[in-house]
Amino acid sequence: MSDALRPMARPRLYEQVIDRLREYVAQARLGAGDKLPAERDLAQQLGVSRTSVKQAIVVLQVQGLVEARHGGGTYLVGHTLDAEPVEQLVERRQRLPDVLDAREAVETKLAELAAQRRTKVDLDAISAALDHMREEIAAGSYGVEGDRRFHAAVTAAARSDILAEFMNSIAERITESRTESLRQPGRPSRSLTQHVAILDAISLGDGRRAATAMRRHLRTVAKVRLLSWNPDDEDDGRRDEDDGGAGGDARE
Amino acid sequence: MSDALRPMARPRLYEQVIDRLREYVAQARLGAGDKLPAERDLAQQLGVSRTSVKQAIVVLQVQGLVEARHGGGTYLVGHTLDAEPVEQLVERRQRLPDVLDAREAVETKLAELAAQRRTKVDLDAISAALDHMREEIAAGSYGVEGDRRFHAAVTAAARSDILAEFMNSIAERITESRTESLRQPGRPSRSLTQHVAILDAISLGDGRRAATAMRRHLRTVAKVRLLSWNPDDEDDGRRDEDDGGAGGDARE
DNA sequence: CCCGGACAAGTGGCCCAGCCACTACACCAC
DNA sequence: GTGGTGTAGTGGCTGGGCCACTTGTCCGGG
Repeated sequence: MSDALRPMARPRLYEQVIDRLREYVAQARLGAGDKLPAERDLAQQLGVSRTSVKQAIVVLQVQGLVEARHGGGTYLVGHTLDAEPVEQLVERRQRLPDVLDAREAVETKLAELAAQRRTKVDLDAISAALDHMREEIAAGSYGVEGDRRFHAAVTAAARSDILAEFMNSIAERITESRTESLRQPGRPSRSLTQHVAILDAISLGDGRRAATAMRRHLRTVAKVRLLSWNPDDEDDGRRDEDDGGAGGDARE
Repeated sequence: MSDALRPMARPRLYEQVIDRLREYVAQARLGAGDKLPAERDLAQQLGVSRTSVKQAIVVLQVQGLVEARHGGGTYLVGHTLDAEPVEQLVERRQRLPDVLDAREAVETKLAELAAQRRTKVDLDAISAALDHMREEIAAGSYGVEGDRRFHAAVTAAARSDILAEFMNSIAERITESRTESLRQPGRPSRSLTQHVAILDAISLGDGRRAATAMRRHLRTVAKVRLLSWNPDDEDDGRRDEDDGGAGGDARE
């Protein structure tokens, strides 16, 4: 095979620095939160300029492997500097309907968690979002912003970084459907009603009911969106049984 | 809400440069392979040092969005500088307990979708994974690989790129818990039994039952893991009601 | 005793000016 | 046409420097 004739690797200095840092972290038995040597020290010990060290650190930073505090040093985030495998497989597009499935999966869980973990502050925030949406609708608007705030507040109340980040990553695509959905006749007020139901369940600490209410809401939203594609479909609150989440008991 | 009191954003200069570059690429209608302005020019026009421009380019480089040829200029790889959402997800770290919540949220949905969309080929794949696990167990092994294959096969049958990518992004952390879980006495055979139940439901096209079975399975797994942390907790198959997924009707 | 301000050291953010290495391209000789 | 040469353009990397922020320490007022 002509494998030997593949393009020559032209390693950048900062890449070599990254490798060395990886090695160092492993050998030095550093763990999460541990402090890395100062940039100036690293530069001197590695025999490279501080700029190159900085470039390496910038890379590790955007990969979330390291955290640099201005004036406070650079710290390990995880127990290793190894990049996530996912990072390597890039370039793949998703079909749009996926968003709906994903949103139903994640947001019902978020509602359930929110019911279990919400604090007074969370409830106030959600309630404020509803007020905002109410005002928007009263003013003749669609209530897009209020809707966004509501879902954001619920997400915040669930206290799951990982799910919140996932929601964040599909936020843009959700926004597209949000506007389209709220443009439907009578939709804003209906969404508002459903929001209220979700808040009630969360307020009561009833995770199961919160999940159910959220699912019903999302199905409504989805249905609207589907309408503009294929006018069949029915099913709304009928088969919404419940979510399998743990019962209503609030956290400890 | 106390949203106003969240940590102040402390934007790094190179991040702002990246944003500007994104903007520029969009406005200038640049496409794949097009050449970016020279670093020196960018620095001057943006009013920042060349160092900062370089840091920005380094970031875009490791993200595979741009290619810098020593002495030959910097070129666009894709038609945009937007990072893939999954990639952004990975650029941050999450707490560990989140994984359990996330997995329950996503995998139950995957099971439901799999029941609705699975083809004969999918069922064969899942079945093969079970066979493999059975053999492993018979050979005295824990069945780790078979377990992995099973969940992978179910994920594949669900045909949701977005959820599959999400699973992929937390795959490593799942792996950690998998081994630990299967080390529990009697656990491999019990997991196998639960897998069979999941396959049955998927095979029947019963999304609801598939979701329920998957949830029960994940609760079992989670319980094991929790045991090594805090020896309280009970609840296994008791309150596992069912998932709110659509009924059993297979797609179309 | 505790709180809060002042101070100094440590450290990251950013910049400047410059040299080197490599690429691209035009030109020239064969 | 082929291949060498020269030159301008451009990225890679350096070293030094200034500024801003964080942290810890010390000290005086309450």
